[in-house]
Amino acid sequence: MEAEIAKVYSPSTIEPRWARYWAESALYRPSDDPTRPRFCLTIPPPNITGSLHMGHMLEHTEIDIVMRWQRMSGKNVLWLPGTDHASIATQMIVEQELGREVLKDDPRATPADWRRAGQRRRLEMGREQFVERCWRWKEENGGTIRRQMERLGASVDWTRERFTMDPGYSRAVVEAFVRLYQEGLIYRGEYIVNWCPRCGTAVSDLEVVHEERRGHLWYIRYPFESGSGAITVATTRPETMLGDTAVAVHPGDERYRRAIGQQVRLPLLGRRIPVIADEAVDPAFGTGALKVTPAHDANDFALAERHRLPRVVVINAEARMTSEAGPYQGLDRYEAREQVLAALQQQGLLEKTEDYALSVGTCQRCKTVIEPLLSTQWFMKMEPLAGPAIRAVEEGGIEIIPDNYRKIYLDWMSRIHDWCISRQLWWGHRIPAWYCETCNHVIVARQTPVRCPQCQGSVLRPETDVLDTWFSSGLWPFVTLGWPDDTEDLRRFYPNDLMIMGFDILFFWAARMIMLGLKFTGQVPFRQLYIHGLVRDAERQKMSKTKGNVIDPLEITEKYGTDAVRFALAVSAAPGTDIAFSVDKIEANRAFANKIWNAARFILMNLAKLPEAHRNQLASALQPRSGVGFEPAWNSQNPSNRLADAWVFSRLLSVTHALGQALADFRFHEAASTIYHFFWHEFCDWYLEWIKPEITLGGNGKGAETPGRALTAAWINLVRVFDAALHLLHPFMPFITEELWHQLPLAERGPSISLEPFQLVSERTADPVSEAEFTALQELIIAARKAKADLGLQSRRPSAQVASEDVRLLELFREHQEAVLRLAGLQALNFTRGRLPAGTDGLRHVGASVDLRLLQERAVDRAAERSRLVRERDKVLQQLIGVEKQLGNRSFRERAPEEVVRGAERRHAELRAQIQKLNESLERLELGE
RNA sequence: GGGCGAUUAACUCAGUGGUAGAGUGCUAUCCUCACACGGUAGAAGUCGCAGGUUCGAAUCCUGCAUCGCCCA
Repeated sequence: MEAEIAKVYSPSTIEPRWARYWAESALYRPSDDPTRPRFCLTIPPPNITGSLHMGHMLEHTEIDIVMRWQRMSGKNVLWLPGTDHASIATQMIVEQELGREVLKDDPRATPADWRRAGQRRRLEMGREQFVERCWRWKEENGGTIRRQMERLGASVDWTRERFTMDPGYSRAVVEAFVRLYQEGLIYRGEYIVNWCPRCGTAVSDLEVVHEERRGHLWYIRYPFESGSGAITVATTRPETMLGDTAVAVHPGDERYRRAIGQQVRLPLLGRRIPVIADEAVDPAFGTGALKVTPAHDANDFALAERHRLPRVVVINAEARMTSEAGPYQGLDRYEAREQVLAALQQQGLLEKTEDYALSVGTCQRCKTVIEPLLSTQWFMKMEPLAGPAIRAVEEGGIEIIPDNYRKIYLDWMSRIHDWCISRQLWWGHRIPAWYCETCNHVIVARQTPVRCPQCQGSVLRPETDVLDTWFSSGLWPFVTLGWPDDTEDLRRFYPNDLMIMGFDILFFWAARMIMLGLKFTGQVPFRQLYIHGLVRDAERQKMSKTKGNVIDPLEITEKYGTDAVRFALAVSAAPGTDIAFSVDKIEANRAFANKIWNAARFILMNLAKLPEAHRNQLASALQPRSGVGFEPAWNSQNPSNRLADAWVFSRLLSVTHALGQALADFRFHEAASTIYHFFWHEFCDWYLEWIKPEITLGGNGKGAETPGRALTAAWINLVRVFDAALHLLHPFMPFITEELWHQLPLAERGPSISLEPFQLVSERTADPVSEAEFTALQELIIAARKAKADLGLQSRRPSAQVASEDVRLLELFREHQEAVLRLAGLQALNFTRGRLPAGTDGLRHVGASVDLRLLQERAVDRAAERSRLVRERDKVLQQLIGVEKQLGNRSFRERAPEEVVRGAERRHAELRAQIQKLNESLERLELGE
């Protein structure tokens, strides 16, 4: 029988089995019971091109902890899973795959070659075929995340899984677009946008990653038309000068007062352009004169609008120079830069070159340098939407945790810009717009229109652009529940109760969900938003493939167990802090799982030795009476166990409350350490050891169980506490707790511990008196162990003398003598009322009122004893000085609260008594007694 | 340039006005019949620096230094 329980916990043998069981039996479908309070979270949808990384694992661990805890606390929980379609990323991957097929015979082709060839191939095959190909890719590869989530035990409702391009979801996206357009919140126009020449699409401001790069500031002379002198401008992008249509200076800038209104001749092309004055020019930058390129710079564009300057497009969508660039036509933007500089140099118009650190915008997806490009795109007006979204957070409709992210959110919201939502891609939601070929009227409609409502023309050209993926993701919390239809789910589960995500998508996603949620449902999308940290490596570096410091969650999970990885993450997840993650941490928490396993092993092995009748009795005793919970059974004849039982139940109750409060506040680290400490350092180290004799059949303890007698309370209490602790631990370590719970002898059992109550212990078990008594016994035992270690008697069993003036304490010690002797490793105890005289023979003070002396036959090592005493006296003296200083201060006595003053006085007396004892001991040592 | 934050034991981090804490690591010791992925005990900190408020500051305020993140 004993051989059946392995000595070392092996997670890989049980985890896949439970993972499959949870998913296949659809355990995490919320019930239809409308009376139970609901708790709903929709997953931040991972994108279909992704696979699970440590960031996901942290996110899903935190979400799963909350979900399991809420479910066990009686809520009707829905965790709705799904994925998004990731326009750009998916299109890139499918294109690359196509290109690989095209170039399959070219062994030297690089991924960049594949992408280029793939882009060409896409254009050849046409939109319809390409999109079909994307769907096929999605069917074949889009399930990775789901399988991984199942393996990691995420308690999601797979029956409600959604994808952002499901037919129903797509219909909702069209609906949202049409409504916003009709309200004038979506418009189409020609502006400077962030253009990725590699991806061939516009991207939003957020998708541009600014990088600090070393560059140059070039000073270029623009000669005055009048023929005398020149005005010098400074630029980091000389190639754009070909598109300049003005030079601007600050109106108050004395240096250029006379230049305003004059014409200069644009070098290389010879165009005549004006010098204009505008407040926006920074006189301190460069020379204070600004070249104005309206078609290739957002600031210049706005300036040109004010002055009605022409826009000259010199760079095209492939980042090559246009015919407007004259001799430079066809060159790549960087080739053009070199040639323009060379020509300027040659003509003596390049005044100087300075080194300059500049911020370069790059494409988030492919790292290509973004080209600000004049183009016609669809935009969403953000200011009208931002107002309510700001108020929702300011007024507490949405709580953002930790609080500093609330500030960051509000700061960003208050400076919001319109959002470019159109993408020149094929995979995604096509914008529901048509253009009348006859009268150019723009038609935005839910269904394909037949004729133009303005001119009745029937030749209608559909829009080819698709929507930014984040537009559809922004509708996630309500569309996944059925919006725009008024569904049962939407009524029951919206607004979501909680959203958990990383900081990186606070603006991308959370902010937009809040705006769109308020817009379309009139309600916030979720009531709380918790922002989790970043998983970094042990040196606090970001994990990245190029650095090679990535930890693969599935690999590490196979090796150490999901529970260990989850717990390592949870115990490190302090709000507002990134996690320095390492294999060391996982190993430490694998040890914890092993500790739990072995506690269970101990219990189950001894349980197996009980007569069957006792086991049956136990099984029925383990059904908590509904609404009351576990309390200690009191039929024990052993008063010592009775105290330990009262103590552990009382502690269990405190831990249950502390755990619930920590989880309610998203202090995952605190919740995890609370249960860790209770399980290991209270339940295992003290409780199990304390009651061991009673439950070890055939052990030599006095209260050993013998067949035929009634089942002891110790057994019932032990299994009740263990059972309750497993429940508390379950949200953090779902696998091992599920496994062990199924091995407990229960008369009736539901399908899973995850559907059982979180709190099993009764509220009536709080017992501060027993806690205080048990603590006094612990202190005595620890003092005895320490004395033994100090005197090198660890492997012996000396006798000891205990003295106190407190008769009740002595009585307590006497009553629990057996446990004290056993746990402290002592032979015998004798009790003395009063104090023990100082001596050289191993006197110890336990707290303020108890003296302890080991009775030993061996002589003490005088030198060691002396240095120990001196060290201890110095330490106590330091503390005494501090307290004396405090008490000597009259203001302290006058102004500090009374209980603080009393505390200090009490402490002062204790410290003085200790010093005195220590001094006496030292004196005796000196005298050689 | 604007904003948000951090600095506490060797490491990772708790601790928000009243005696400096945890986990890991380290040291010693013990393979005692649940567990060496273990037990027992121990050492280890001018709480970044300088001022201020206060009877009292790791905690509140100001400045400085260093580091990080976000936005432009």
